[in-house]
Amino acid sequence: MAASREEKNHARRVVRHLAKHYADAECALNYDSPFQLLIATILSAQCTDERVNIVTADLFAQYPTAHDLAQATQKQVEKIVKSAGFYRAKAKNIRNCAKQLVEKYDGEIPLELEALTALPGVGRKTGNVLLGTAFGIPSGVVVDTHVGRISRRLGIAFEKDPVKVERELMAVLPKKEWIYYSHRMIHHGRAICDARKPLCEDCSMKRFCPRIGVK
DNA sequence: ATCCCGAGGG
DNA sequence: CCCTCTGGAT
Repeated sequence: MAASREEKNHARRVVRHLAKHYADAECALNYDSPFQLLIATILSAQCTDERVNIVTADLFAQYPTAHDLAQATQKQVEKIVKSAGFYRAKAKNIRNCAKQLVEKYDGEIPLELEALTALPGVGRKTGNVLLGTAFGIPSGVVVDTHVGRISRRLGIAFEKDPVKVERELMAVLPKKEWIYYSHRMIHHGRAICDARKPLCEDCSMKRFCPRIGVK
């Protein structure tokens, strides 16, 4: 479905305000390589970035590369990532991820979204984060809970399913804004547009936010 | 009780 | 479409 001129104008107005108020917003995850960003992003599911950074400080000190992590046992990894939640599944996924990277790509990160999402624990959100943030390739729009929630509150997206929200955003946002949009939305979500108690009075976009009564 | 930069399976 | 995985913070 094609986005109307009005929808695009509304979206661009939001983009301009985000650019002004969150000019230097960037990824809050700590990492020293694309591989580490991949692992940190997998660990970030249903977990704060702050908590992920605590976990990865230990994890990357012991297993800095795919080759290192591929050698670790399930128990060793579980112990380190436990506080990030979903720890059995996450430990299994990042270990298998490291193994597959070593086997298929000699420890390097493939640059195609399909190759990334074929890795265990890597979905569209993680794949888009990696290509966009580590390599500057806008393969799609990163849609996490913040991006979805705020895009809906602002009337830029309407669907609930993150994949559908991504399609809505791709239709209405200029491609070169895709990467920045998500980082800025995430910062806005933490600073102002909180899930539970949004600080609407302090929000720079309240004039054109149709939120009142919108989930 | 609800949410945090989700993904995979049924 | 739904459910489950899991701990920590508020």
